[in-house]
Amino acid sequence: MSDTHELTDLQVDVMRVLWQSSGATAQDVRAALAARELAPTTVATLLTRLEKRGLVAHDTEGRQYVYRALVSEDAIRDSMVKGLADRLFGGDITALVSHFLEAQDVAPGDLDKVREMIAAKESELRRRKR
Amino acid sequence: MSDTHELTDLQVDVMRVLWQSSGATAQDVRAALAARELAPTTVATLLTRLEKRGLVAHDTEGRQYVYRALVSEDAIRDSMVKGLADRLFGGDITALVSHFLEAQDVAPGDLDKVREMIAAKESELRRRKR
DNA sequence: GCCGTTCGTCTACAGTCGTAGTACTACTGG
DNA sequence: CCAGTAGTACTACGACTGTAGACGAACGGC
Repeated sequence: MSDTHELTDLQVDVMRVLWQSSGATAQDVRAALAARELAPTTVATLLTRLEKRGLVAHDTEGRQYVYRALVSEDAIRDSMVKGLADRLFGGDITALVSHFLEAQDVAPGDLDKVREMIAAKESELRRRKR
Repeated sequence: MSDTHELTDLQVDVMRVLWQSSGATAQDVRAALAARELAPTTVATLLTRLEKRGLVAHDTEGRQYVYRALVSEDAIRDSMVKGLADRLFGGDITALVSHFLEAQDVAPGDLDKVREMIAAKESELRRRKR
């Protein structure tokens, strides 16, 4: 299970459009990524390639293709985060978290947020266990 | 500051050898990565390319090149983690942490560890502030 | 019914990566 | 002094990526 999906920056951006709209044409995607000023054919190529990799699929609607994501954002996040943890931290996720905390630019508010998340998660686990 | 370094799996492995030995020849690297069974020339190519990118440098010792890392492990971790956070979580690091906590396979011990790290970090910050 | 517009497919090209063979060079033992 | 060995540089090649042009098909207005 969980074959690894490593996506590039641009590929993630394309997927994000699909995740957020459940059904988008090449034009839609292009419009959403207008900041990049990609040629229409470029976007089409990207989508075709993603389809070949099994990450998206399309339905034909008239003569247009309406693409949708086949892999959830969460699944992608999971495999990419895990991939990074493996590569950089020997798979130790807590080491990754620790790295954040050591970074220069943690805002104190961030720490609070994280602490709250942990508390929530813990009580949730406890609840589920009994 | 902090130009972005994105390294592949193999490239990180090579760098790791240099980080852990401060001064290694192509053979040393090859030996350390014996699991991959790379040809000697392959390792040389990898090092040459990393050198062209400014990530490593070499000193000539006799007729051998002794490579050393020019970029610290921490710097690489930083830019790669940040890169991933940008790509997947819009740069929101707490969102990344939150993702861990939602993942299926957080061990309760992990939560404890993280909570401790946060506590330590917070008291450190408080200490530094006053 | 013809023509331009709109879409997708095919092809292409430069850049990077993993991988490695070939060629050149310089030490080292006999 | 010569040959084998060890080490680097150059070249190559298939795969994937970002980028996009050229081509062909189909639809819609006139």
